Amino acid sequence: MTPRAYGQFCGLAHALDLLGERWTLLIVRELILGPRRYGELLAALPGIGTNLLADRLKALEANGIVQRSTLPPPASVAVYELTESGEELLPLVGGLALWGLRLLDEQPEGETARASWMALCMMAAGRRRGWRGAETTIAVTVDGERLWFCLAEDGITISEGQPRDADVRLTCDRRTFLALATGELTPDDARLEIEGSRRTLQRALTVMRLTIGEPAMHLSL
Amino acid sequence: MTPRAYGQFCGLAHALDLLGERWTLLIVRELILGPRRYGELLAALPGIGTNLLADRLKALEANGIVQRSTLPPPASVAVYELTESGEELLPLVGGLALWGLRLLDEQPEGETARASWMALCMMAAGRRRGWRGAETTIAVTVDGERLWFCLAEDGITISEGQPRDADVRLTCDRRTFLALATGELTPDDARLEIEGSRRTLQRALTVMRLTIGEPAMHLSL
DNA sequence: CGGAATCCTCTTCGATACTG
DNA sequence: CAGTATCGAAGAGGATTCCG
Repeated sequence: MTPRAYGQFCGLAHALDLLGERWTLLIVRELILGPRRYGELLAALPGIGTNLLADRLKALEANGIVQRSTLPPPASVAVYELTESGEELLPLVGGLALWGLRLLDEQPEGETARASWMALCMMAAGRRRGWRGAETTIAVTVDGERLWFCLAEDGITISEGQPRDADVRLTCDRRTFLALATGELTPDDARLEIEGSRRTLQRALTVMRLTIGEPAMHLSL
Repeated sequence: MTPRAYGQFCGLAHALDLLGERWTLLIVRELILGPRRYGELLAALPGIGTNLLADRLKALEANGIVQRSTLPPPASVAVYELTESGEELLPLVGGLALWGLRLLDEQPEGETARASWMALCMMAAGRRRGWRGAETTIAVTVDGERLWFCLAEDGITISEGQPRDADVRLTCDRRTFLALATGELTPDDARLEIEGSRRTLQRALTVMRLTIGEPAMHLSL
């Protein structure tokens, strides 16, 4: 099943046997946001090629990191989702994303960008710093992409779609969202579409603030 | 430089552009233990092939993750070592190693094994749990491989070679070391070559205990 | 001898076309 | 919509050779 394994009795080598091939961790990244259909994954991963996606999903399923399931009727469509082992990758994927973010140049220049990729980094940054206070839900719509954060003392989560009840709702374009995430822009000095408390949004953004292309903030385990 | 980049403005995708190719993170794993010569890396990574190692090292150097330096005279040999960015990968490499370890079968069956790979996992496990108390140095010699742990309140480190002054010295073979690491064996019930306090060794092994091939201990960020 | 560059074969990737 | 089949191009792995 793994024709090109490292053949080392080592946790890292084994992790890389399971996750180290091209695209695999990006598939996991997409599934962190929730169950996904085959076609959605294909669209979210420009350049992957359908055979590769099929191969990777098969391998991930065989290794117990991803499972296929069928959404309850009336949807009744097949989706892929993370298993428990797969969910445990969240802090590692988040940590890698933060590490890579600081080494990233500011300029996309031809690169595709998605709010959910930024949001994943924001979640990871927020988990590092920790949220103190009442559970807070923040819904954002960025260039039509809808997702929401839930900040609580026992962790920050992120999902696609719309929450039942949001404390704050933010609508903007991707540039503005990035500027808010990096702290370049604050909810106050911009005329943004915000429903709810700008203060609450500000607090959340501070906890989840990203640093892009900057030397080094100290990483602790 | 990276002809096969993901082209996504995403921290994770960028991290994988820098680290995601085959062998790259295993090279980082080796360098976590200290600076290494080209030939040592070649020997520590069975199967890599000399051109691949040269390519990877060049890419890692170009990306500021690894740097070449020359050991002070009289050694005066060229070695590769991690930069600050490279050092920051330690918790991530450790986390991946622990994740992979639990999905690893007990059986090596033809796989090569090294005490230092186990030791890296032990360090990561120990950092999760944390060490309370006085700084403690433990030297181990496993099938001739010498390395040592330094357990302190602000983190656990591991190096190859011999410490100036060890609180405990342990000498055994790899099987015994693995059994001690997993808690299958304790310093008391084995007749081992131990210099120093068995109690201290026991405390350290408890903090750094590994679980191999077991369902799931809760991972926190 | 340590530190690579070269050559050659095999596998994997990525894109397109095709099928249940 | 959810994959499988096919094929040229790029990457991996091994041996050998070159350089200092």
